[in-house]
Amino acid sequence: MKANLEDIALAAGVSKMTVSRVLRGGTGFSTQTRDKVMKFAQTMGYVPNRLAAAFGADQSSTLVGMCVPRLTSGLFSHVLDGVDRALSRLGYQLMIGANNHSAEEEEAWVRQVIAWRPAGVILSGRTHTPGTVDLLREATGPVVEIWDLTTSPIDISVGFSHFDCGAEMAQFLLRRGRRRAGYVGALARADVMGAARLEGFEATLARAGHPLVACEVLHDMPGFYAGYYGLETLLSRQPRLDVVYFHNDEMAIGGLAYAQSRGLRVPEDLGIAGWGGMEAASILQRRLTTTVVPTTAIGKAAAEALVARLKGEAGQEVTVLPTRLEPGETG
Amino acid sequence: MKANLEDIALAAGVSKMTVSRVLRGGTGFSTQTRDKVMKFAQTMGYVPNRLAAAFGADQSSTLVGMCVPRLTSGLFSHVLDGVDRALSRLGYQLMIGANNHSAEEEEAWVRQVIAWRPAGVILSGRTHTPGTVDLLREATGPVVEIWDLTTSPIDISVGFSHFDCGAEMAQFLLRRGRRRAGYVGALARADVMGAARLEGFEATLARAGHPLVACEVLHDMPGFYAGYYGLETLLSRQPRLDVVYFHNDEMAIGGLAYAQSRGLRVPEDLGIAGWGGMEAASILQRRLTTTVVPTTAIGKAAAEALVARLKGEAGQEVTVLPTRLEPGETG
DNA sequence: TTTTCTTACGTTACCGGTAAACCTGACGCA
DNA sequence: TGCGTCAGGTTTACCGGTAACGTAAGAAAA
Repeated sequence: MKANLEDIALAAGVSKMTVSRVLRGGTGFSTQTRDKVMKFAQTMGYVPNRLAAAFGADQSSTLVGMCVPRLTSGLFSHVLDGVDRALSRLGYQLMIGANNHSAEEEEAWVRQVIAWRPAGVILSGRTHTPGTVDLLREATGPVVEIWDLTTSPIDISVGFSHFDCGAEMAQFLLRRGRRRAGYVGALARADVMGAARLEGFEATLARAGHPLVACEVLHDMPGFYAGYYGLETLLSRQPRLDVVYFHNDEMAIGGLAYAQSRGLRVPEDLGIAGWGGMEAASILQRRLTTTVVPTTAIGKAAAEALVARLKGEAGQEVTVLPTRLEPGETG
Repeated sequence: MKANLEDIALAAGVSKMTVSRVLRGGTGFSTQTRDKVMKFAQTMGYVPNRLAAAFGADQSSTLVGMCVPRLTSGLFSHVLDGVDRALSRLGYQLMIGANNHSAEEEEAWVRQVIAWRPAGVILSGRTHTPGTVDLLREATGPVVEIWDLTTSPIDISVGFSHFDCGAEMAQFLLRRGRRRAGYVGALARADVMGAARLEGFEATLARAGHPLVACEVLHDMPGFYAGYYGLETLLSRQPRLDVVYFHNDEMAIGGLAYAQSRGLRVPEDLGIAGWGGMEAASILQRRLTTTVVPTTAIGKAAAEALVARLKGEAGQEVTVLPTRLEPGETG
């Protein structure tokens, strides 16, 4: 029903192979032949079959798989966007999946996706099941781990250090005179990267002699409500805090709302710091103190590193992209 | 290097076909044979080649293509999430793309994606180039158009009416006593659906005898800043407004920030209404007056309609999902 | 006893491209 | 004249599955 190479070859009076070469812009045919083939391909509405091409030429396809923790994350949607823009410009197609912060779901996704023999795979985070690692090592294509830096990546790593984000924020808050800090997190057990920020935060505070006073890590999804109720819980347990560091900006904004509802002045009575650099955070009455993460840049760099590796160019194993602490007015 | 059906067949002393049947859970083999094959498949680390399967069995693959206007849209990321959850549960893989609100980019994407012979395609919106429609009509799989209802869909349509959203908001604001309404939009020329909301809004106001007083449609991306500066421009041109309807919630929040920076009381001096139902909007000091859109539900319904069609079940051509006007405290 | 049915496989052909090897005639050149 | 060379092709053999069909052996039915 749909025209294939052979149909065009028949119509143009040449062989399949010649049509294939013409359509891929190769060499070894005359201008007349090219024009004739092109004309028939056009009029017959030829649509190449990449399934056949990728399968036949055994070299892997132009498919790239990417797995993110959640598709609804504002930050990751920018990463996705960066990846997609870079890849589609180069003729690659993106297959996505979400693992809901679960290494097991990630393994299941990897198993599905490598069955399509993708040219490469992009994963988020550095914690994977042994099965995932095995699967990816046997798959021939490049593997890029983004978001969190890995000391020993499976293959390529693009991101930044969550530990350092937490440490830097702690230093900043200490410089601003904060001495009794709390933390409100989410996704207990599931989110390794949030935990790394907390570790960096806590370690730095402790070294400075002003250890973390209270910590509340919810099992919820990290959203506005979790921030709101998380701060409520934290303050009910330990009212004497002068600053609270949140898992991310959404939660920090939730916390801000709670503080205001309680009549607390921010930042005078209570400092609030977030993480991530959501767009919304910068338009609040008082700009949120936060760490801005290079989301789109990470996506772009990951895609480019992947393609560079595919083309045989030797790229860096680990690419560090800088985060930026945005002082804001709430910390 | 990687084990295939034949390797397993050789190892287990049966034919390729038997291995294929066992692994796909078919019939026509003994328990002993099954166990033996399964054992070898396991130990040899067999990963099926879906490329070959989809190609060989000419029936289309388990790939589903989906194109959204922007990957960074908060609303669409929920739609994507709904689609992905529904599809991955049923064993389908999602290929995504973004068209940047351009029908031409959409056509280019469709051309790329149908080369993979996907089982089906999901598009956002109802405006497509003739080329897109031709390509999709020739492709055999189901085509689902989401987000905006189409009177005559290419195939299946899941969404709601943007015109009605605008009309309903106009009615609501009129009931609240608003008489001099303005509008701030974005993506002039590119966004048909925002334009439909404006039409519904404008038509309803006009019929009630209180026509739209001022309208500012920026060429920017619809974000916080566009809302902020859009309202500034609108008010500089026409200060005597008692309510402003925004393209979406992000812009409305930007507008809210501008109004507050100007010392305007909301809603007393100026009403603000948005559209979309972003999570962030519900945690503001005053809940935003907006229309909540069933994002995840649309994604889920689209995926299910697509799969139902693939399985030959006769589904509805057009599925309407209800939006909900959230009165809030700013309108 | 013969026929038919069923189970449990094996064989064959094919999907639509691509790489690699192989042709062929024209032309240049020693 | 003979040879190499090159443009401009063609032929062949796959890639790894799956559908469709074939078949041998034993069980059940006539």
